[in-house]
Amino acid sequence: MPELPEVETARRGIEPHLLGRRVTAVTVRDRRLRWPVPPALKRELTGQRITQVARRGKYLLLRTDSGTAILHLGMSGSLRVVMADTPPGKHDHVDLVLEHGCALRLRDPRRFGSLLWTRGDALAHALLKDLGPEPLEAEFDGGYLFDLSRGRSVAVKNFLMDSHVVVGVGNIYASEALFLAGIHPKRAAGRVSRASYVKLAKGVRRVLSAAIKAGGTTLRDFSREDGEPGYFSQHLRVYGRDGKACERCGGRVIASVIGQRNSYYCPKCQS
DNA sequence: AATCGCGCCTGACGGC
DNA sequence: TGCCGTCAGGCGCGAT
Repeated sequence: MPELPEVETARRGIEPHLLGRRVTAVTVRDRRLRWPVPPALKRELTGQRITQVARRGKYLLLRTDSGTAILHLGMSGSLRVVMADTPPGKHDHVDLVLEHGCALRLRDPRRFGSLLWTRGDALAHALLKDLGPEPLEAEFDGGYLFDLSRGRSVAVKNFLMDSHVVVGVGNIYASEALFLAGIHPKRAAGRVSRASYVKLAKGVRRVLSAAIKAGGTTLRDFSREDGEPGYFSQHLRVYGRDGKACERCGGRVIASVIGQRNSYYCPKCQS
């Protein structure tokens, strides 16, 4: 469930605890994440100093001089910084124990997340090398979406959620951004105008920025017990509001499954 | 090459 | 109270 804003907030939360610190031990209680946590993680990360806490899409990258831990929170993953001797809970699968007695603790009840290790350039890793641009960087704009979508028959909502197109736009924020842009989520991506894509790119930026801001002001202290995942309580205009009044026109917000995902939109405002 | 649909997993929730 | 079915959800991957 964490979308990009939640991952970015997690990154900012853990960074001060990790940066420059040495990993003194890696405790893997359950390696059965989306892919098994590789033995190389413990073997090669132990003893290394964390030189950077970066993010690419929804992946967190813990860089060291010898390699990078690639972390994805999946749907239910969360991170907390705890005292290393804090008893682990049922779903606390991995600890990265840090010098000075703290540990970065990964909890993931549904185990959709992943924790991998790579020696080389993490951005060249198979999971990262073909990712689309970051939605909050300049490369991502209406013209980019327009050009890439020509000839594509896939629904624009699925197009927007394709991490090869742009990273970090999940189900909730896709619905919200399409509403802001006035685009019907089922419209073929190749049949959306340039002007609409300009609005869509702005909409994506707006909802993601607002969520990051909300995360920053929610005062989540990653060294305590409240590192739980969850969407920030930003105002959602259509998501989950099926049957309720559209805030723009007063009509009814609709829910409909698109590409196996529930989607929410106002049929009057979005075409 | 583009698109579709599956499966992973468990907590929450609704119905009986 | 408890049991059971359903849903949610990111995303890589195999099939078409």
